[in-house]
Amino acid sequence: MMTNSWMEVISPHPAYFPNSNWILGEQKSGNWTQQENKLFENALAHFDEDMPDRWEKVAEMIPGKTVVDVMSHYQDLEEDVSCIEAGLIPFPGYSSSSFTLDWENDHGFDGLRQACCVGGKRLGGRLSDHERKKGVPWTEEEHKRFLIGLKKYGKGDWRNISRNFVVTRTPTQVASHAQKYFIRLNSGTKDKRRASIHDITTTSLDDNRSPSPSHPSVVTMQSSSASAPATSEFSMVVDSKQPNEVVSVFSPSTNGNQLIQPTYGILPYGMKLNAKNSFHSNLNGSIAGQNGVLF
DNA sequence: AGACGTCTTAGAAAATGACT
DNA sequence: AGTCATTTTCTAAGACGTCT
Repeated sequence: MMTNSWMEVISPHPAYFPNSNWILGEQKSGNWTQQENKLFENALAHFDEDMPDRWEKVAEMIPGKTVVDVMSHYQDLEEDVSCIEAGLIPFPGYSSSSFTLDWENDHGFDGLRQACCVGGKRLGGRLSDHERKKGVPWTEEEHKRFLIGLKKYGKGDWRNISRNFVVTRTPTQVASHAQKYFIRLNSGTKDKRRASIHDITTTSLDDNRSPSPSHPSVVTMQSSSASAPATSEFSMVVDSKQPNEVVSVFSPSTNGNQLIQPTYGILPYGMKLNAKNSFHSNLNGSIAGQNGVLF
């Protein structure tokens, strides 16, 4: 059962899952060769944004790259494209074809043209009205991750919420979303309101977690590693609709539920979860399962 | 038409770095 | 360590597009 001790936070412990590629932390992708970029392009063209486990599949197509790497690389490219569009930097050598522009049109860049930043400051003037891109609606999943991040970091720390929870949104986007969320939350009249994603609150998020394996759900895994605390036990918040995606990992064995991995991620290839599984990790990257776990 | 959601922007506050 | 300048981040307000 999830408690409200989310504020007790310790640093992520990548050592717990040294070979896992689903832990999203601060690590940045390494240098990308031209060949890797080409593979990346091909993978993105092959697996569109609606494809379940898209990033996992993309990572599989690029030897040596993890899910974290490709997601991070994608984010970097979003920023590059924004700057290129604004005419602030020369067209990079990354793409010598029409790929970048086609990619933008075909892969959901609409609305992602945020204020182009150099050193965090917007450099370009405002777009003319007809250039304004329509907004990209927040998905329920993004909103729930936003709420989890909000619980952990509190109101105002949009940077960390963006960085660690809603990796698909910039801090500015998170802040804007939060602004309207709190307005909605504080507006008293609940009658005659249209249904809104903002009706999903931190409270309803908690309610959804139990007792039934709802969305997301919590499973427990225990560490049998000698290098870890003897009673290491983790609770993993998983998306029951996409059971191989992990929202967060907690350690409830000390000081209540400590959030040890405050990020969203995807389980290693071949490993699947459901809300009733429990796990033992040998901390060597493999996770032995119980209750018919596949890996 | 009005509600809603996303994006944009200006200004304020906080953080960081350079210099003495 | 203190001061100042610069950079980064956040807040608030509102423009704009979409939906009911």
